[in-house]
Amino acid sequence: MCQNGGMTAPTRKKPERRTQALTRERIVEAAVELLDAGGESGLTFRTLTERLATGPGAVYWHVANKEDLLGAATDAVVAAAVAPDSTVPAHPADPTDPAEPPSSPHDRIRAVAFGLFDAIGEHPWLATQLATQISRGPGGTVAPQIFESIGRQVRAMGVPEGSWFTAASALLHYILGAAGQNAANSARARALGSDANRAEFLETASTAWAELDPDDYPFTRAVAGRLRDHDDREQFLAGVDFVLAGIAAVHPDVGDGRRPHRG
Amino acid sequence: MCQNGGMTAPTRKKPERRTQALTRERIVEAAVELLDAGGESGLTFRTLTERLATGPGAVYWHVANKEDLLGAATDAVVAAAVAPDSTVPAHPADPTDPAEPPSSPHDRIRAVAFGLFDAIGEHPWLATQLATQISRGPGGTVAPQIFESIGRQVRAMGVPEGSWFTAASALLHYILGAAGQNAANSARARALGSDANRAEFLETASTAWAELDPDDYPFTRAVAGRLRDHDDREQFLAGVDFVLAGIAAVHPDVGDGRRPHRG
DNA sequence: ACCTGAACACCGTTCAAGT
DNA sequence: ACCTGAACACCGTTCAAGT
Repeated sequence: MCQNGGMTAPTRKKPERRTQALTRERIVEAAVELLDAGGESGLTFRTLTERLATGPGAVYWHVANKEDLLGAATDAVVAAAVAPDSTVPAHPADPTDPAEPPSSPHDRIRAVAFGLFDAIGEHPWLATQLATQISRGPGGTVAPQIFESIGRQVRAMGVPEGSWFTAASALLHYILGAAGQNAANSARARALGSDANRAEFLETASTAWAELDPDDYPFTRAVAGRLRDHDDREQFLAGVDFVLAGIAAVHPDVGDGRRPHRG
Repeated sequence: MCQNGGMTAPTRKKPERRTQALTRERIVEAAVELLDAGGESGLTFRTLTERLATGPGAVYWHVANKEDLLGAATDAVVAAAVAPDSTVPAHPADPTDPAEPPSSPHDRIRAVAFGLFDAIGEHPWLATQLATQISRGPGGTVAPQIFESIGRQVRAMGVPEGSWFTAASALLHYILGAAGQNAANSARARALGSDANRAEFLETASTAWAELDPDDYPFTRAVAGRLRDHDDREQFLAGVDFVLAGIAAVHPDVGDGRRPHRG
């Protein structure tokens, strides 16, 4: 009812004068928070300087421009996601193998994949930013970071050296494509709030597919039901396993390392 | 030397009053041209209205806002790319099988994949836009369009119905991820002009990878040479074949349809 | 119904000036 | 060396007014 509570709180309208010195790290940290809270449009130099209690010139002393800032934010989040000790995800990667730490190269690739998958789920703006940053070319560090953590496992799998680049690239591309697309659902699920609303969202999407033109979209209509029932993480893992099985099929020395598949 | 040539040309500084009526199609067409010419930042309401010889209000009569306009541009380009008769690409999909029209489901999936791959190569802004549009959710038509053209071939491959959704999703995700990442190189290659410059660009990127920290990036350094030598389309095709082979490995009824692989 | 174009709020970025 | 904050050019969008 009353807009400002009658509490005896101190009368600070703006956050009181910043005590910490401004550093690039603090700026990037604030940028990530703003991106998480408000998406890409939630980060402007106005919102950023307000949160940091400073002016634009101060920020420009530490970062070159907004592109640089977005790149640094992406780098920071990706680094945390693919860091070795973060690849044991909070929720277990798959239900068939709940608690034990990943041990085989296949499992570690799955862990890296889920690390990125979850990072994009938690920071939906990452999906677009990864595409942008990676398409920026060899200057950036984000592509090598991901590539390295995948590639080490490709090597450990026993893929012949002549195919390292091809196999690691294929895995990287699948992971980025799938995780990016799933950022969709995560973002919307969160925007909609509860898990119940998420189910309702999938219901809506599924219905939309089911109502497509029967002549133009027979296949999409036929799988509309699956869209409603599917589990994002399970689908994602199945795709990773397709690529891994494909690598094994092309390179017979590589054990296929597949999980027991039902059916 | 002289800024405006001494020709007897008519004194039209601005393109003379538009003769065609303004339609949504013409607006989208102009938007695509501006995006192709100048990338994402090349399309503004100022550049657009200048090219169309009109004002912003006129454009807003036909499109809801910039997001709507970008979505329509993406839709138009994707529709052209996955149209059935455009899936016989201008340059042959792969050297081992040059001229004959695609006939097997595997070949048609490869054709759809190359259709998108080439579209992103020709319209690099598509990479980011596809991520954005697809993450917009079930409202859009771009995801169903691609999904449908892939899914029909998945069905034709003999994948059991219970796995249609999983298999088509995996293919879609790989294709979007790989094509998106490759937009990078295409955009830069074009920015750099000639093919000679493209080779030079790959040389630079390869060198950058080779100079990464040996402790942090041993794998990436090891494959730096491959980055220089690799062929984008060949890599892309190898990844599609990994996914197809993986699908075949998981579903034994499906013929693997693989090309002869050397090695 | 379709178009015009001035006006508005907001954005990223700069820079002379301070400490 | 680091920060301030007014100012600038430009952006997407609106809307009263025209035809």
